[in-house]
This record gives sequence, C-alpha cells and structure tokens, in this order.
Amino acid sequence: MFSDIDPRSPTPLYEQIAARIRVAVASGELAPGDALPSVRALARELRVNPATVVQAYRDLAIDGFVEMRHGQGTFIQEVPAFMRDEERTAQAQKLVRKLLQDAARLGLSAEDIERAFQAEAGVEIRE
Amino acid sequence: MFSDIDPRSPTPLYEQIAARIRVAVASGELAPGDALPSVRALARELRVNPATVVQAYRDLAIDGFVEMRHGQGTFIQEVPAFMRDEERTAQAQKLVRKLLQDAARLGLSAEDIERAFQAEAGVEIRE
DNA sequence: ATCAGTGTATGGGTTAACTAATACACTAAT
DNA sequence: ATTAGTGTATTAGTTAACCCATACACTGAT
Repeated sequence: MFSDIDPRSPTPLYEQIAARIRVAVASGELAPGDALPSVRALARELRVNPATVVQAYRDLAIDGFVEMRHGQGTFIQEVPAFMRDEERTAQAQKLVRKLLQDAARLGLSAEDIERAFQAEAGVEIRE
Repeated sequence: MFSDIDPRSPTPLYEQIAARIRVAVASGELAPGDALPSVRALARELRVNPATVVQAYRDLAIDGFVEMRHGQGTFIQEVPAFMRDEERTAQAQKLVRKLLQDAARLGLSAEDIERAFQAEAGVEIRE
C-alpha cells in the first residue's frame, strides 16, 4: 500500500503518505470505518519518524477524510461527513475564483484557462 | 503594469514579477526591443530589493525572453509566434494543474470544478 | 492497577528558499 | 576623466518547511 513512498522525492514524505491515502479512499480501496495503520506501525514500516506520519494523518483529518481517536487509532470517515453537495460546490467555487484571479493578474484570458483545463482533464485516467 | 505584485502572496516576488512579464511578452503587450524598467527603478517602484528584480530578470533571460546588457539595461527579445502561444499555454496549464491538485486534495472531482468554472466564467467546457 | 497499544504536544536540528545589503564593473554622455 | 546611469557578484540575514526526538495522555484488556 505504501510501497511508492520515496524519501528522495522533492515532494515531502507526509504529503506522499497523505496523497496515497486520499486516493485509496477515493477509489474505495479504503472503506469508511476502516482503520489505518497506527502512527508507530506505519512509521516503522516506512523507516520514518512517527511525527511525520502524524502530520500526514492530521492533514487528512483536517480535510475530513479520517478521524483520529486518541488511544484507539485512526479511521476512515463516513463520506457524508465531508462530501455534502453544497460544501463541495462552495469549495470548488472558491478554488475556481482564485484561479481566475491569478489568471487575470497575469493577463491570461478565460479562454486560455479553458483550453488548459481541457488539456489537463483529457489526461485523466478512467477505470 | 506591476500593480498586482503582492509581497504577502505565497508565490515569491521574483516569480510574480517574471510571470507578469512573460505574459506581457507572450501577448505582445511588450514588443521586441522594448526596454524594461531598470533593476533599481523597478525595485524602487515595488519597494523591493534590487536583487529580487535581478532574479526575476535573470530567469527571463535564461528562458530567452529578455536580454540583459551590462551597463545598458534589459530588453525584450524577439520571441517566435509559436513560442508565444506555448508560453501562454504553459502559464495557463501551470495554474490549472495547481487547481486540480488542490481539488483532489479535497476530494473534489474534475466535474465539480467544471461546474464551478461554468458558473464563474460562463464558459462551457467540452470534452 | 497495570500494561501495551493508541494519538498528542513541544521543542530542536537541518536545509533550502527568499530577500536584502553592499561592493564591484560596464556603458555612454559630458 | 568624470558622472550617472546600467547590470553583476558575493555574502548574509530571515523565514519557513521538513523531519526527528522525546515526553505526555488517553483507551481497553488484563
């Protein structure tokens, strides 16, 4: 599950770990209620400091993907807890607003962005 | 021209400066042969250290957008038309990639983003 | 109560990015 | 030669990110 974690990568370890778990949740590989490896167990497996795993888990907890229960473990959250439609819409809008703002600052048109979006979205992998 | 440079932005000052000029060149807002503000002049205008402007100008010089002439100034280079398009595309793609990355981080799909984009820009995305 | 498991909190070391400060060197006009 | 403009080079301070080390606190089974 965590075989591709690479300490030499420019992207931080904790981010790699979190990203891997996000994907696992999104793809259903991890179901709500499932327990993640304990902080120490995963740290040992990856030959990494426990605090690094904590940082990954905490990020996931902040975003609502998992819940950390003191003394018990870390568990995948129920989807409805963070996936309510209105919230998704609001968050998406926030991101897009920021994008358009940045684009405007650079003098890029909405059309430029649209093309880029098509190109990127086209690269997406279907399963 | 440099009114949107923001010291509090997470993206570095020199990068903001360079990005703004890249697009200005790509869009023809700045023509080949045009002189950029001198390192000191721009630094003063932006209330920034000259070395910061230098870093921006140097990046542009490395990529062939400008030429720095010792004792004379910094000037816009001739950039082939196709390169200009590529540059605009590259900048747009950079922004969109970041957007999609943030979206994935929150568990948002490309579809969520597409909807938000349509709502904001009134532009249709086709696949 | 104890123990072995879990997450939590705090502080420190290392490194890299960013920005600044200062002195240097070239150019062109006088 | 001087001067006022230009870019260049080197060094250093500041900040933030990243990862680690260590001690703390909770939970559930014994």
